[in-house]
Amino acid sequence: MKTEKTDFIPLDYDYFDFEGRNYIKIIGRNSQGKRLCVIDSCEVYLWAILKDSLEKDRISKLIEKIKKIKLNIKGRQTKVENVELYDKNFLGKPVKALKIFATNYKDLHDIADKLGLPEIEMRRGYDLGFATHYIMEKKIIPLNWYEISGEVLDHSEEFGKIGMHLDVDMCIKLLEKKEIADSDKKISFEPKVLAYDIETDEIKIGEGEILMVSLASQNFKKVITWKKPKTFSGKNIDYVEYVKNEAELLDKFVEYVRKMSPDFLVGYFSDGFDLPYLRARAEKLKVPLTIGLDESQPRFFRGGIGRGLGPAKISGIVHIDLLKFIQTAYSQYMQSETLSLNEVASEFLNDSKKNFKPKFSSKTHDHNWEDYYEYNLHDSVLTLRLFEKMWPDLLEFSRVMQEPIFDVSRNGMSSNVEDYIIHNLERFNEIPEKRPVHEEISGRRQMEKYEGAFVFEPVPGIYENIAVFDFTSSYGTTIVTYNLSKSTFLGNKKEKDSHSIVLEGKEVHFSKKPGFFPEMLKEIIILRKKYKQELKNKEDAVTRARSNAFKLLANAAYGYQGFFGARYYCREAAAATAGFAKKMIKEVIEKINKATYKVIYSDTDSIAFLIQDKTESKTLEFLKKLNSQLPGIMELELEGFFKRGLWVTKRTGTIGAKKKYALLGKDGRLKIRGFETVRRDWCPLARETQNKIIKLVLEEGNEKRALVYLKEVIKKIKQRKIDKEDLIIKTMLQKPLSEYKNITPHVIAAKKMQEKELPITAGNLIEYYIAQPKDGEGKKLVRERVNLSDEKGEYDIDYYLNKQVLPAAENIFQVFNVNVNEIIEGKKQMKLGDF
DNA sequence: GTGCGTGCCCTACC
DNA sequence: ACCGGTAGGGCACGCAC
Repeated sequence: MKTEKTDFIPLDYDYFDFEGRNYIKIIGRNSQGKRLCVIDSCEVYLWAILKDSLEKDRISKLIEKIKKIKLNIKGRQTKVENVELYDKNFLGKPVKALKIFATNYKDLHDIADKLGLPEIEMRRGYDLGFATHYIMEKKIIPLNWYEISGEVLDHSEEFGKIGMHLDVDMCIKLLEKKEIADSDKKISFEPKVLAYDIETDEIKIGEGEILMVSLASQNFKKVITWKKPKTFSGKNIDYVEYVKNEAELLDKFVEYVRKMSPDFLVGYFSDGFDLPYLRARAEKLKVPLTIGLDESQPRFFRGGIGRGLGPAKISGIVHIDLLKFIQTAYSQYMQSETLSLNEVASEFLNDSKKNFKPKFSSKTHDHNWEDYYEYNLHDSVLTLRLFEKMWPDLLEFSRVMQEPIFDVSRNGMSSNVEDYIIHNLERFNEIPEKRPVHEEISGRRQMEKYEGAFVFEPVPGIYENIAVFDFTSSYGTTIVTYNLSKSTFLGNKKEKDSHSIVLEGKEVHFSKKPGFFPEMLKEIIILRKKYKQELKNKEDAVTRARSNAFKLLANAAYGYQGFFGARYYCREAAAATAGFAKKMIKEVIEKINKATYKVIYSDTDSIAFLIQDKTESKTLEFLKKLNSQLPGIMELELEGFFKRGLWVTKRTGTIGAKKKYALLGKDGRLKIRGFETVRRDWCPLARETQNKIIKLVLEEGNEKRALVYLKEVIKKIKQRKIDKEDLIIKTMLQKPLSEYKNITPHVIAAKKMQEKELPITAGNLIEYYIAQPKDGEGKKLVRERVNLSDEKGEYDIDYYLNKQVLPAAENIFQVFNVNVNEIIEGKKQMKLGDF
């Protein structure tokens, strides 16, 4: 037996069965850049939580009984291997629990079914998945460095000769491992990355042909294609490799992926397009897509209902669909309105290159293939650069959640919160709660909504010298401060020093004894603070990513407890979080007013107020004083001091509009919230006009120049001098077309697209404009005037004036008692009161 | 049939 | 498959005339 010692960083986890047992197969690298496969196993078990006050004798008998359980599952014989008694916690309460060992993880379900015994209260811990169970058991955490030693299997017959059939530098059976402390500081890891992108002549999966595939890696760029131009322009296209036909293209793709042998194969929407397309064409043309390290083909998992295709896994190579990760980790903080590769790349990479992808049409004969190659390659290059940019975040997400990158890159934030909890339960001696079953989920979904945040009704106007205070991680710190969670919820039973709040007319209580959920959240918030502080001293991409991961976790914890799919769902905890936070912010508003400031606005966790006769430093002192009076870990911070601020009325009536304001910072920066300016379902013309008006009004302190500007815009509209692209309205299709009850303009636009055989699915951004009806057409409804963005036609002057630009400008001028309708002719329906 | 008010659907934002 | 609050466009529908 040959043994080896090496350092090792795990990247991908998979498992297989051999002689009835489960083995984990970890693919990773060592610091020499060698690719390793590590085979290991771990104990497999589930928990049976015993009923209270069972006598010792009865427990012993029960253990003997369970030990005798034998199963015959589809001809496979298996049995309970051992049973041990432990003192554990479940939802914070001490319990006696049996640890029931089995041979194979897949049998746990069937064993649990056999445990419907009177002595057993609950069965838990058999729905985690083997990889998660393994990581919990052996603490071999993704993307951490380990010193390992094991038996070399490269020429071994063991495990069905796995060592001989796997394209790795070394395959070993793990014997010992030790974590290398602070390893990320000592050993850096630079992954081998290959980005890819395909071009096809038909967008529906597999229904057209793949025309070309591009590949991009650090020092490698390639376009494989079977489409040649008739004449060459002389442009340098030496990255292009020609093949005979589509089948050869697929062969070449496989060949290059195998040759490059990347750690990560990265695409953009590749779970939903590129990889399934490649599979469909490979099946059709009978070309095996053997890109796995064991020469297996990609495996496709089922997607959820209405959410398209599921993830696509390649054995030994981590397949990443960057779009998924961007959606969960970045999109809420991004400016981009669509998550198209070009827009996202231009935001993250400052790639200003205008990237018009040439539209392929099978009817076009003299196609400019050379341009097409270039665009195809560019998409892979962008994907590669985006991956490099996001790599620190992927790395830290994986380390913090302790789940493989393949999973964390696809999970939503609720799964991330849950993974973090699951992998930290052992410190609390906690048995994991089960995932809710179908009936529980539907029951939870039918629950009434609970009362949420407080929003202050502003008095419309323009204000000067404004300060804004924010609660840092408001809901997170509330959960920690008041110990709000499923395991600390007492219902209507009071305890000594318990936290009480009235929800829906009933008083409920939460224990004072810290629960594991708030405790974990407290650690998360403290760690976030620590890394943020470290960042202030020294900027570092990995620290930034870590800080960001903890911030996102802290922010998602509240939503998690109110989420119907959560293991640790607790509607009362979620409702109490909103309730306590609401009480707290109202108290602070009172205090600010008592200190002779004047609060003008507040929403959820922020308060804007006039500093009046006071100085900024005095206001900061006041902030300190406020903080000293806040309970627990709750904390207020200064968001900023602002020169001016604007609040407007609602469209209907004279009361102030909530969630709509604009602030001009001392540094000249504008902070605009809620206005049409920031809404993508308004046309760029209306948005830009409003933005300019807000800017002028805030900078000048009056409306005069803004009015001049507005008049110019109106003139241009009437003279049809506005570009079509400034009139496009973008609206997201939120569900399948057939489910719409109201036929709105964007539904009509989507139907038009469908008629053109463009595949329309939920999540598509529908782009359209409103066209001028011809005389006598009598098209009254907006939806009767919808044109697709590339459809020819004149724009509807009346619509863009009276339904877009003027409504966006109107209530800003109203603040200055200027009625734009009186001043500007062209608003057709003048009301009697206007004369 | 047209005009108008109201309720509800729907999206996107905080 | 993260929560609730809010604005506001637009359609559906009932009613008056």
